[in-house]
Amino acid sequence: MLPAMRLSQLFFQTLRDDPAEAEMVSHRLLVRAGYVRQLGSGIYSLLPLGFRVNQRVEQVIREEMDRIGGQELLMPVVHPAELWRETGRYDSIGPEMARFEDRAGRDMVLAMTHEEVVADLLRDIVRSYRQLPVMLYHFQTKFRDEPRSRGGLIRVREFTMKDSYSCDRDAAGLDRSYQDHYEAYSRIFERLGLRAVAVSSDVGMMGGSQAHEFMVLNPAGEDVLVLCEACGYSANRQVAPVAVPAPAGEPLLPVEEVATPGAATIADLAAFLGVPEARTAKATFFVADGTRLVTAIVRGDFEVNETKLANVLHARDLRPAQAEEIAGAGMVPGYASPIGAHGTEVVVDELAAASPNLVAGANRAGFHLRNVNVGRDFTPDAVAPIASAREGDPCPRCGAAVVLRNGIEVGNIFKLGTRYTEALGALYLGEDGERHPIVMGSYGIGLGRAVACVVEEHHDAKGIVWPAAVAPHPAHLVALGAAKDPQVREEAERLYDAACAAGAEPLYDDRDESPGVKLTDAELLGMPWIVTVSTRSLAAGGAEVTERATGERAVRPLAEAEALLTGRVAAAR
RNA sequence: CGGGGCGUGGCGCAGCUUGGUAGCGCGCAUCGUUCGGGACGAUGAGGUCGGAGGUUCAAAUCCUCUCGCCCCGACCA
Repeated sequence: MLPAMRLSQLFFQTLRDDPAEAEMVSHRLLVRAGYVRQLGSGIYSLLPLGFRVNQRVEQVIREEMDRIGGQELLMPVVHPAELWRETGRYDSIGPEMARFEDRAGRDMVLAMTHEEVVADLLRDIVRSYRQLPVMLYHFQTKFRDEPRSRGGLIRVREFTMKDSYSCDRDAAGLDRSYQDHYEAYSRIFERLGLRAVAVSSDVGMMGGSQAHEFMVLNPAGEDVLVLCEACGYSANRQVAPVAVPAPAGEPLLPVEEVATPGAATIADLAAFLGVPEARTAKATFFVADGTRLVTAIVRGDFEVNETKLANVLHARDLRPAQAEEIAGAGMVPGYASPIGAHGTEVVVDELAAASPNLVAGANRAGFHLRNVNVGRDFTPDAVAPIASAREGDPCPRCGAAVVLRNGIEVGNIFKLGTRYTEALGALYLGEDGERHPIVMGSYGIGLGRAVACVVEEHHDAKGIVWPAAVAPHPAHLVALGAAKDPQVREEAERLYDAACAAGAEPLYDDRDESPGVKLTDAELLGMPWIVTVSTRSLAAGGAEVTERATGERAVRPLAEAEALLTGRVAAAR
């Protein structure tokens, strides 16, 4: 149980003005109301109130993890680099992993995640199929030296994550564990008051075969989701297929060079030639893994999706090429052509490849080629789906028009498979007498980010409006004018003591502040119920009870107010 | 890492263009008056003007370097 607390004792400070650096509402409110304080870029302290919210969130997650059979443990933040070398990630992960040497000169790392440690524990402890399946989880600090933190708690460098790891005998077991997590996550986010949608996602640095991200829709979200309101299809745009049909059978026409002075963009080109953008091919250039120059061709009415392209190339790193790099390969930006792409790797989008007679660059300033056809006029290194889905494109499942929305990733689930257990030799002896690698899944939820998302979704002009499940205190008792009216002090103290004695944990504003300060602070802080005791309320027969979410207020007899504060009734309406 | 912006008492800001030795609001402390919507009066504390170097008789202000933070783009819970 969280202790009750007097505001006169609480280590906090509300701010009258918005902090200058806070852009997102959640950040602004959390700082203003005294829940968090920033220490450095992407590094925050949770003040007592913020820490309580964190604990509430943690408890919700813990209950749901336990419910699907999870066993809580605690793994360290500091790992020997050797462990990460064994799985190859010490070298494959870039500067986002913090590294240092201990006093003996041994290489160490700060944990970004814990697959390695789990697999190490498995190789230590699991011998037989009889010990499987097992599901482990912990709440632990992660440090990821992000190139750029942003949005207050939305994207930080140090944060607490709930990460769980399923360890199964086989793929069927993994499927079950994955499904269990899917359902547990749905329950968790619902309990936290978050409307999260699960979308299929890219597997990223974790590797593995299948993944979902749980996304909270928010305009400030860093991911773009492809959603179908007709059938419920949902996917991250990084993986959502483009389901636009190619034009039906059209005879291939001969290539023809046309002068297109000044038409260096698709829009200019289409306008100049009087053709739709869909009849053009767009060439963009990337550098994969710092060395491979790649020409990516999509239809003029599409954009390249860099994640898709990186996956096709099996590239760890992909960035747009610089103009000099493009020119260095003999290409003419603005008029670049896939024909004779000068030793670059050419990847053509499926739809572009299936669309006949496109206008493409002539690789000569001021000229383009009409009627370019993939296969006939040039042979790409790969034809693959690398274009990004667009708003209004047909849903890959039902064909209805999809919508694009931004989302914040609050959780994810991955089917890892045996990548880590094979690398580390975490094998078990099966019923068949053979050794098999343990099959893993990994599942994460960022706590601070979840808290920020809750605030994003539950606030109003006056402040935070905590859902009961995560509120640091269930109710906020306010004594107004207690300094002047001893009866107010007496009744308020009595209510507080009664609540504490009953094991409830209200927040009690016993400060000698003006009514305005106390009431605005109460609204800023955002507890679900505000119980006000004042000369006026006593004269009216009790205490004023306000439901923060609805703003409904009414004077209730003191006994009812006490029942509310002690948690004996959910709502004294 | 590329682009943009900002660092001046605890918080929010002005002052910088045109150098002359730091100011406003809030907060904080003490006293008094107030007490249902961020009260009022009086008194007071608190600032190496992010840091270093330079120009100058004189630098918050001009120049150089540097550190930090925020925002926009490439990565992730």
